[in-house]
Amino acid sequence: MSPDPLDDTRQRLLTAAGEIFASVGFKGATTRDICGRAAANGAAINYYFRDKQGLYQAAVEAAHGCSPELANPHWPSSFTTADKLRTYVSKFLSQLLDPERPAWHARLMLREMAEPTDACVLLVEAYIRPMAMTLRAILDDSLPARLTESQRWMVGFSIVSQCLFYKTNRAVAKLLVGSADFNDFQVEHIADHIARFSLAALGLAPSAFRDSPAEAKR
Amino acid sequence: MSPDPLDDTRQRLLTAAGEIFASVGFKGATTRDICGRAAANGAAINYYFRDKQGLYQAAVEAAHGCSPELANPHWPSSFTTADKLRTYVSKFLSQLLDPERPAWHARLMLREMAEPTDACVLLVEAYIRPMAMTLRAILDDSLPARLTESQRWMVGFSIVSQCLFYKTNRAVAKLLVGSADFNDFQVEHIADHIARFSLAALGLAPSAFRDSPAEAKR
DNA sequence: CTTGAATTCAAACAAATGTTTGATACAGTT
DNA sequence: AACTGTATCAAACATTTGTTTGAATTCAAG
Repeated sequence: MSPDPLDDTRQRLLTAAGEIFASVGFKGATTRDICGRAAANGAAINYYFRDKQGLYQAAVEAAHGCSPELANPHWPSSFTTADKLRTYVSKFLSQLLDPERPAWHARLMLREMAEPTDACVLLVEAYIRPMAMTLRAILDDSLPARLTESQRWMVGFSIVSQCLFYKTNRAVAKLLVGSADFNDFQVEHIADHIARFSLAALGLAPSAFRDSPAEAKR
Repeated sequence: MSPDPLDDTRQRLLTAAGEIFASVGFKGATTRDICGRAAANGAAINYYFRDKQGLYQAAVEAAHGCSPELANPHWPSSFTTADKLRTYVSKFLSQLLDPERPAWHARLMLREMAEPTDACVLLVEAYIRPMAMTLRAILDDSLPARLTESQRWMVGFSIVSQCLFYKTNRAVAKLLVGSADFNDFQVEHIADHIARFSLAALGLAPSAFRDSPAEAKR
């Protein structure tokens, strides 16, 4: 069987495929590149995973199970809704942007989310929904009862979308802002802004984007 | 030369390429598909645009100049900041999601934004920055003077990111919400939510996501 | 040692894909 | 009519790419 399960050919293929699929997409990746990086023979893919598509599917499946802290976190009992939201945003953003990380986990997932294949349903159920449910739980603590289910989802989307932006559109953001000012866009600063913006939107904190909290007209 | 400039081979190639690149990406598109849809000979691409890459670049360039209303709009003089922001969000979202439209313009741009090639810089300057500047102008009317340039950009990003989400992650959103409730996610409803959420964040309207506007603690 | 299954390998294969070629038709100009 | 540059075309070309093949190699069990 496999001498060292960590250095198994099959395993090497999975991680190599994950990295390459994540960076150039399914069509962009060639089986030769993947086998090259995995130091495996060209036939290995078909031996272990039927075909390239099977390898992709397996790579996506292997990519999750890597953020237990966002799937079911345990907050200090002293935490307010605002505290929970702040740490949620911070954790989520770190996971997306932290340069040190296998990184391809998140990238592969984002790719699959933007252009779904068959593997998408699986990924949503196994990985995304748990994270979404914790956010929903945080929000439902403070959202008024009159809101519909759809409206609650929209609130959640408003928050995660702000985070996703800095991952998916990082290049555009940098071009717009300019490389100089873009130094201000560190994870902590971004997280801080998103939390502030969202908490004000939810009415859980006064808006930090007005001079006098009193007046509200033009 | 060209008998009918609207039915020019070169022009047919451009729109065919735009549609196909937009839907399957650069690597996913084959020159034969493109020439097939354009009813052009296989050599036409190389004749008019040197190579496939040249065609892509030309297609991206041809994709902009299609939203003058967001680049330099003229508001009724009665419009408040809130009014402007509401219509900006609505217009922007319509342009992204409206199913009837050449559509590939926006799709091709989003693709280029998410995975930038050489054409990205060009696209940002010609197409995105003008739209970004109108948003910045709207916001700067109400943002306090103490905010830095970077912070102002972040506020803008917080707003557009919410819109972009429903384009790029539509599939995931639908899976999460469920096909039934997803009927509520019409353009107008989404625009309405995003405007409400953002205006509250900016302190330009009371939050619609709290019961009593008085208390602010847990 | 032998057997037999699991794994690895070099080589080859067929299909797809971007590009080139050389011929042909067509327009306008001299 | 002869010439010229543009445009279109069918065919072929050279690579790339996913996959298959059949022979080696490994290795544990009998």
